[in-house]
Amino acid sequence: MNPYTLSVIGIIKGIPEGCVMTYGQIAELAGSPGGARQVVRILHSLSKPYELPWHRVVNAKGEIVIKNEEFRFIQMLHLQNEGVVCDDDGRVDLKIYRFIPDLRRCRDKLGELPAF
DNA sequence: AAATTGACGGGTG
DNA sequence: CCACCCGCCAATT
Repeated sequence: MNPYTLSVIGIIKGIPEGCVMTYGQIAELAGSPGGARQVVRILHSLSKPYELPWHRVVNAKGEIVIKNEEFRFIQMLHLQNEGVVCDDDGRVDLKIYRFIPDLRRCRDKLGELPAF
């Protein structure tokens, strides 16, 4: 497995309860700005085996964009359960809930990360 | 080998 | 707010 994928996994696992991160944010942190689509793919294929908190990942506008109705519902439920308020359209307020990790600590944990 | 496909993002009008 | 376009990139066709 390539290091980028591992970074993404590590970052996602590091999103605390009650917080969310965006696809782009994760990609950038993992060293691939613009690579949001890889995050999509990883989330889609590795959520189960790595027990990723996939429900804490939303798009840049703070929307739950999952297509499958059932999973959409589950994601909202998970978020509500950990205190993240989302409206009827499945949107959360990024100003409140966005997780902004401490980069220094991330480097210790994940190795090389892009300079800011 | 070339085209398609995503739970995306940013810019523009 | 919406529609549209273009960049992104690995896995799958």
